Amino acid sequence: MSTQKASRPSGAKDDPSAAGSGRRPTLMDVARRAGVSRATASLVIRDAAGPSAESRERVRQAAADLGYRPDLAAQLLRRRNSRLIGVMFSAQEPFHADLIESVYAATEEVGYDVVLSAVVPSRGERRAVEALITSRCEAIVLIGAREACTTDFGVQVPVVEIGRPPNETVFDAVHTADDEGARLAVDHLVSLGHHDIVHVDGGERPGAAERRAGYLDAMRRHGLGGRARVVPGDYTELSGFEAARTLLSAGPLPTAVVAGNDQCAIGLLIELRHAGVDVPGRVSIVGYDDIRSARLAHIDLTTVRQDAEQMARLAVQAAVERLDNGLDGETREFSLAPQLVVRGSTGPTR
Amino acid sequence: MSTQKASRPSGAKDDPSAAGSGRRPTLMDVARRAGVSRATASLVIRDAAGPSAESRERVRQAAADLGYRPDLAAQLLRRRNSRLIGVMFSAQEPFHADLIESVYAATEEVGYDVVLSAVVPSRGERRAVEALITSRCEAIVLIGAREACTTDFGVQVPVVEIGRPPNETVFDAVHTADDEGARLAVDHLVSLGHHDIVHVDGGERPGAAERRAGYLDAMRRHGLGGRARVVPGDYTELSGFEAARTLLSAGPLPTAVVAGNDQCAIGLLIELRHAGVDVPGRVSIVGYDDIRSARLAHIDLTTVRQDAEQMARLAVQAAVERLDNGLDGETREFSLAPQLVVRGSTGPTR
DNA sequence: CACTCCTTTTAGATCGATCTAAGTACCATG
DNA sequence: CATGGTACTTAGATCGATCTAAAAGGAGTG
Repeated sequence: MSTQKASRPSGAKDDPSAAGSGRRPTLMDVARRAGVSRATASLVIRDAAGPSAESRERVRQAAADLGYRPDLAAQLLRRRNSRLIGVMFSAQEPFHADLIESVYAATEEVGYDVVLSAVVPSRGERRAVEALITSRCEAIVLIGAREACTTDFGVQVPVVEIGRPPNETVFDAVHTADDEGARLAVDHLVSLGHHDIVHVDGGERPGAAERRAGYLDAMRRHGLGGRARVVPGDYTELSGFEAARTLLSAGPLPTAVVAGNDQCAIGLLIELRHAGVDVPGRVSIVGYDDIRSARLAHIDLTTVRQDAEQMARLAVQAAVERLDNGLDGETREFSLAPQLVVRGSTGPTR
Repeated sequence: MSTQKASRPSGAKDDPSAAGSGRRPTLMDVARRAGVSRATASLVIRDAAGPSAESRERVRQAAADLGYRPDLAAQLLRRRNSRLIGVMFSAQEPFHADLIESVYAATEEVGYDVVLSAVVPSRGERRAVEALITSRCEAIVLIGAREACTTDFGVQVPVVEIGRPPNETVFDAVHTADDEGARLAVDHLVSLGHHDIVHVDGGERPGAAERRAGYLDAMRRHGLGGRARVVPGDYTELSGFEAARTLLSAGPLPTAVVAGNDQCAIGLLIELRHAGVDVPGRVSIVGYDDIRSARLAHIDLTTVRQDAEQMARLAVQAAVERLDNGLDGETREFSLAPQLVVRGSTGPTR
């Protein structure tokens, strides 16, 4: 199965920065080399006030010579605050990747670092959060948590949830007004002349219930309550495929579909086109999230945009403020306005 | 833009596990409560030999009562070995997500923990690796590294690369024999009667050069060297779309395409079908990686499978062995055999 | 010269765990 | 009763940083 062959010797061997001992250099080594005390060296490394220009220079030089890198464990241990924010996310979700990107940016701005903890099939939300607590994170951001797993063990740190609707969480929360988003989608389709609008929902996934409610509400308000129809699904491409097959096999096609999220919408789109259905000519499709691939030229999905950057920024801000002002006090909910992005997967009815 | 409303008070307030002080409980607290010394408590928590059954019980109980959680920073600082393996990956790559899932499993088996560090546009490979070093990781696994960024700063820990071909790395490496994989793809297509086989390559991405070489070699061996044709691309869906447009606009379509990876293949597939081209009737498509969505019912992509689980396991093993046996010694390369997975995107020529 | 004030430096305690080496009990054995 | 062994337990050093409080070195002032 696997072949294995030996080759060049290790490149990390003749490293000039290694201080002889092979041991990684500590602040003590730097201080000694610079001819100052550990305390002074520490101040210089942290860019704190105190040391003279001359000391600064010498310590900097010594640190560079030795290839010194502060030991995070030691810093964490000693510092009152770890300046770490833990982030739980699902490895397989593209929208989470977008959020993470923005979380890195947002935490950097406020002077914090990020610790990631992925949820994968073999590693549930609980394990993921425990890992974050053990890592001494000062605050935790949960992206798309499905279980309220954090309520039942003593989390002593502020928690902010991204993506879960307000009434489902006891923590600070940032989310997009998903009901409003679904309404936007329906309004858009109705304005294009559609009446037969189906919703492929997201089952139990975070936000799905709200999107469903928004869809039903909007249909009702347009006098289409009787024609509302919800096809079960989840947030995966696969469920989009399956929904497409359901629609194709059961009676006449609707003229438009509001999908639970973009991945589902993409699955729908691919499968419908594969079956020879013109999109948007025969069926219009609206997604939700505006993930990267929705923007790609020839998926070109009309979708309800969630502003990942803004969500990440607000979540980080909320966490930091709670750190500054204490855990007590009302939980806060930030509800962002969704934004309809009209692209090529929707069009007027014939 | 954002609305904010106050609501229920924080749920983390009346937590019974908080030991009054609000401070997170330490081993000292546990020991005191159990009426033993810190040392004994430590032994119990670590499941080490020594303490009597009675002590064990009392410490366990005390720890549970207090909601004690060991402080990773303190453990890391004191322990000779941190038992951490750092993993660099790209947030947006689905195949990386598959690998991470398996890396978690593999590290757990050997008693290590994982520290993730994502590469995103605002946070290059160098930053990502620096974060891992600062975190005291004993070894580093680089998934799909593009720069040899780790050679130039003094990395004193073993590094294993996943996905980069052997001649491009000075570290231990695990990869799939990509040239062989491309050959498998071509052989498969030729056996179906195809002669006009185009390759959409991956540019500078890890493994792309090998796949290209394997494609060219296989074409030559089948006497099709003169008909070989490489369309530039990268590993994204977008490049698949663009390649499709290139193919559609420039002369007669080939009868088959070997894509640089699955995402590219999926982009091709969608766009060709969108343009009314029957896949696999008119054009057959082979991908590379076998990512999750390739398996989905109606993408149903014929592809060259990389065994993510095996790759992760080998990488982790290689790292651990180097930790046990020292950094010196020949670098090792594990070259996994790729495996052709025939699904519905390829068929015989007409 | 004695005094304060300011800048710069530093010794030593500390964070919360692990690890070493020594201590205590208790029992059996010569 | 001394001796050795076994089973547990623990005090204290230690990891590598930060932080506090005090010391050291001028410089200015009456």
